[in-house]
Amino acid sequence: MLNFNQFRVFYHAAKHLNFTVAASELFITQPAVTAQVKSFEEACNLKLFKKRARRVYLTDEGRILFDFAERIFKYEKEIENTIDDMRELKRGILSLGTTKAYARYFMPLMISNFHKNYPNIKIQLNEGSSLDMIYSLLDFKIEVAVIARAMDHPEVNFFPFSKEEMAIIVAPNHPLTRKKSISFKELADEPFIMKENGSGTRKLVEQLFEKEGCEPNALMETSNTEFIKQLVQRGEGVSFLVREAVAAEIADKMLAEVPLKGQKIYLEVSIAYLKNQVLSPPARAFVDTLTKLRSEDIDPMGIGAMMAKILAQRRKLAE
Amino acid sequence: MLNFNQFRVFYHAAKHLNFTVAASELFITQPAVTAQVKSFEEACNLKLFKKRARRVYLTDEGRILFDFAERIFKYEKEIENTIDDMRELKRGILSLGTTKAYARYFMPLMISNFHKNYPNIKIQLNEGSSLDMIYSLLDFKIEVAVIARAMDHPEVNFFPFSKEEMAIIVAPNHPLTRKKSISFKELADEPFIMKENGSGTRKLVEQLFEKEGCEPNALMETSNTEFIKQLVQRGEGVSFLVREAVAAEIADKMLAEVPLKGQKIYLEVSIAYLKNQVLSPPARAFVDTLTKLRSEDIDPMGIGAMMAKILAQRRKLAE
DNA sequence: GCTATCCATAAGTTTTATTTATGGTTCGAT
DNA sequence: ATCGAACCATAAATAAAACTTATGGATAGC
Repeated sequence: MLNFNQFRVFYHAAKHLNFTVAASELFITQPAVTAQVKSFEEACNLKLFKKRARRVYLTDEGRILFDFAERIFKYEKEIENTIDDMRELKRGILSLGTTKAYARYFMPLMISNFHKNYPNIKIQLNEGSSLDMIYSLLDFKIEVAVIARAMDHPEVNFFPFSKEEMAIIVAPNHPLTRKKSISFKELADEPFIMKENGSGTRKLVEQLFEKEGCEPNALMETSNTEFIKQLVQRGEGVSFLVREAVAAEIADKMLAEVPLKGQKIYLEVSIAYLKNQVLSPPARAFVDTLTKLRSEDIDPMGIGAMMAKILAQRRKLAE
Repeated sequence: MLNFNQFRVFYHAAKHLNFTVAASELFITQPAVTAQVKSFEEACNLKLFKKRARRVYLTDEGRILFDFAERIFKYEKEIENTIDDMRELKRGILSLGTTKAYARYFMPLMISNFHKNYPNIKIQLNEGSSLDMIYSLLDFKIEVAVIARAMDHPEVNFFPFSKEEMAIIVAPNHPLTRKKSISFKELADEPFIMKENGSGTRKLVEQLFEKEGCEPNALMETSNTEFIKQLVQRGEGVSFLVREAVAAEIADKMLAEVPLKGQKIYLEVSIAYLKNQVLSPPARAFVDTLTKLRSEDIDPMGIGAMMAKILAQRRKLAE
């Protein structure tokens, strides 16, 4: 096992062929250099320096080791640079997780924004239900998730990020469109198209039905939002989705919204990451970016408002 | 400045993803591993391990550094092997110096012998007068010289190695060939072809003339023995050379020898190297080989006898 | 629920590296 | 020829780093 401290001192001494200069370069005293060189020679059982008068010279063996030293300490510099780069976010990997809807609507903008600030960080974006993403966090597959709080877990911290307004959607020609507003109790009779288990939306729907003391009449369940929209459009049933995700279809009259009785319902979206784990610099930076975006407003916004804000900032910067 | 001790512990811990195993591999205790890893993480200001339950995992940053560690510690092994090789004479450089005559007649055999025992040692053979070689020793250009003791120097040690019988040579038709024997006093009248200054032979000639209270009638001086032979052959003058170097020409009757009055004269050949300097392993091995060859006999031999001995040993080995 | 496996922590010890002080040698300038 | 500056060596003392011992806490498997 090579003693790198001795080897380093040898290297500097050999580079200058002058122990005093080597000492000052290493911020130590000359006797320390003498001692380390001596220890190194003894460890190698080789003479590495010849000395005459007040000059030192390398032996053939010393010269050979010096070549190695040059290469290994050059490589050391590379490693140090890499460490600095990782710390300064000039290098690294950001492993994120989010739901399909977020991945499609929000993340592209968010990530391109992040990428502009930290161009050398590689981004890995995982998709799945909120619950899937919680498990991914626990498996160290991702470091940060932007998801609904589909399940509490003692090792996961959730920080509210945004709230998405929800909408009951039906086919444009559905009888319910004629109603002024509707409650979940009344919806219990309708065939309901559910999101899959583990979805934050699904959990919210279940809670809302339960609060009213009834159960949804689940026609089917799927993780695919596009599929839900199509089923609803064809009049197979009703569903309850993030308004932002169906805004386009409602505007195009392919789907219709039925107002909810009482106040608006929101899906809370959180930033989640492991408790008791230090975030990597890229993850930290990403969370900070999101948090900053959120904290500027007293009230959490929905994705739409947030995206508008980011785009406005960009335009401002572009001017 | 990277702390290689910490980096090494990190490397072993990362390799096994198990601090206890890393500890035993490094022949230290587990708390030592914990401590070094912690110090390393603090020095980098990066989390390198994630821990849950009784398992440890690498972070993305840890994984990047682990790749570097693998490469650098592989390189360390190469360096260690090189050190071992140098110590065990499986690698190295032997810088020798000797005179032209030795280089031509003796060294090829000697070196091929040495090379057989230490096939991976590179040999650098320098040629010059005995004095030149002493200066080369002092300049660290060579480590060992096989030369005449042309000059004493406080920093150079001489160890007798062989003694070469000398011969007075003249042209085959020279009047002196008719004499039964001759003294240096009588030679003072003859045009004498001298070796160059710094040559051991030259020094010996000068001493011999001086002892008899006279001076050589130097016709010319040169370092080139072949040139001397040709001049003598043409009857331009006489000279005094190592018999071995002119044995062939005498046998071919191209040159004639005139016996010396009194006892035979020998040129002492020594192994020389610097005082107060440790010899490198190759130089040590070479000197040992020569010394062994010499010490087996009570009386130093000439080159010819020694070469015969080496060749006899070889033949014996070949059987 | 008990036990073995693993890492963390704290206190104490050992080893290693470094400093301070000083000496010796050499080289060059006066 | 002497003196001083430039350099490395050595010894003793100190500081810093690494390591051990002892112990605790969490967890997974029996």
